[in-house]
Amino acid sequence: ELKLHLILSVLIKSLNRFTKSISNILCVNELLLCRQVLFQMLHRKVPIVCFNAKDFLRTVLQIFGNEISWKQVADSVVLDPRIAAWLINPSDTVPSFERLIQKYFEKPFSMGIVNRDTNPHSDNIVCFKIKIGLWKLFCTLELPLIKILAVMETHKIHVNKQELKKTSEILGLRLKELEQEAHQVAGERFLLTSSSQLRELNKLQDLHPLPKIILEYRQVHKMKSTYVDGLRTCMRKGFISSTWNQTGTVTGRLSAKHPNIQGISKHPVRITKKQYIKGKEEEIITISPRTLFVSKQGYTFLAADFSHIELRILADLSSEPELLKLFQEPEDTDIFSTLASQWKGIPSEQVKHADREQAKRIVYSVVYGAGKERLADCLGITPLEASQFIESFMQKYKKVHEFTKKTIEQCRNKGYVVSIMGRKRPLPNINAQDYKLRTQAERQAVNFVVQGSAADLCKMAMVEIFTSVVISPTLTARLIAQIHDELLFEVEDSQIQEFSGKYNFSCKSSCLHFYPLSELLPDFISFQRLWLSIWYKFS
DNA sequence: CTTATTCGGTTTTGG
DNA sequence: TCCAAAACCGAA
Repeated sequence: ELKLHLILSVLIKSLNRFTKSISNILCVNELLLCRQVLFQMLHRKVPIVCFNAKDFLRTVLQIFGNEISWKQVADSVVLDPRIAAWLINPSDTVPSFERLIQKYFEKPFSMGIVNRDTNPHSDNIVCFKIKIGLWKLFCTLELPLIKILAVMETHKIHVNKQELKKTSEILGLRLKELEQEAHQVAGERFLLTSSSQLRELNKLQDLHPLPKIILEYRQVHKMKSTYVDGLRTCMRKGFISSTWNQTGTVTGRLSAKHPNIQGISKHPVRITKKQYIKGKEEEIITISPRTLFVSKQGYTFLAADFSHIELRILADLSSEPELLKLFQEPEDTDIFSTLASQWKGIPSEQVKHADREQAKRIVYSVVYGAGKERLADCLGITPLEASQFIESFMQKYKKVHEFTKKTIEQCRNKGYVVSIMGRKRPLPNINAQDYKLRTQAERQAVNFVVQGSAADLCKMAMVEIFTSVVISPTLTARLIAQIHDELLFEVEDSQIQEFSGKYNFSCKSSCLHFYPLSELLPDFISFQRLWLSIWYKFS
């Protein structure tokens, strides 16, 4: 109550016409009043300007969750100056409201005296600083996202508590076994988690059993500490819900913590569970962290993800014919698998997941300017062979190289780079004397244009689909998480068909009634084509 | 001397 | 001397 009161009083101060009528009765019954005010604000869609608006909305939902539906909150209008400041420069994080004011006000600012007579437009100062390009990004993407994240944070994901405890014990057992095994093989006791000690062992990599044991130890240890025990510490009464950070990255992507749901391992790990009681009995079990999350009774998890989004964007931005041709192929062909089969000279049916993953890493590495040493490390080949590969890549995709050169050149001139939706990243080091700093800035520039644009499109998809669910009178599907190019929903079993149908419909038509893209982008046709093509692949 | 904080290094994710 | 996140651990 106190927290809500504090938030509300700050809020009320920023809503001039509310102030006079409400200040007199504030002491009578806080909660009733709060509720009434909130109902009114949400109902009338009063624009709410609030630092950390997401936290405010989440608090509202947590306290009045029974009376205010998540769809109502999703329909509210909120503005957050912190996000505005982040759009102006994503690199400098604004730690507090006071610091934000200090940064964007000429005069020093003392907290507690928010006098509207002396600073009638104080709330809008930062907003005014956002010039036309960023303003639209702000309104069409970032502001709707505040509500989406607030709603996401108030939804609880059920985890299988018993399974969690069981796997924790199994993993703990396996770790002990591996530790003993390692000590035995090494002939001395040491810490398997110590990196400095491991570097010593690195030299002995070719001497048989140790590396294998250590690698497995690390894998199992990571699994236990982060995905199993880590998850348990995040749990509240059998549920978890991540905290989302909208301003935590420089590229425009989202990040999550407690737990970091974006970093939970996809791939299962296989461990042998030894049962000493019965003698030699052995049992191989697989543990995949993502199956520890369970949907509610009568609900199903549905996920949709883009395919090759960054590569598509790169193809579009560079207009590289060879790359564009790759995407004309039938839908079900996997680009990286194809590349892997070409690279390794094996039939595409025999390409394993690891091969595909490696091909992916190689392509992105080369595109974003990896050196021959790095690539050689990645592939396990000599630097000479690696440089030859880079050369042939550049030869085959000439326009990609042109694109990177052009991007760096523009960055040198302007001091910043821009994504497809106008998101900016200033890179002051682009003209630095220091070679290391300068080349780093160059790679960051190229990477930002592509990764930032991908983030833009992923956010567009998120807003579009979420909004279509909110508008629907029947659908109750909840957005659970965003893993960069993937959206995870929890859908009522009886609505799976409806949801999927509406979803496909929305995919194909959304670009037609979307915001005035033509004003945002110099090359609208190109963008529309990209947007359509990506929507098509988003299934 | 003990405790808290920060900083690499390594792992996972995503492209 | 590909990019950008978070978690964990050990050392400073």
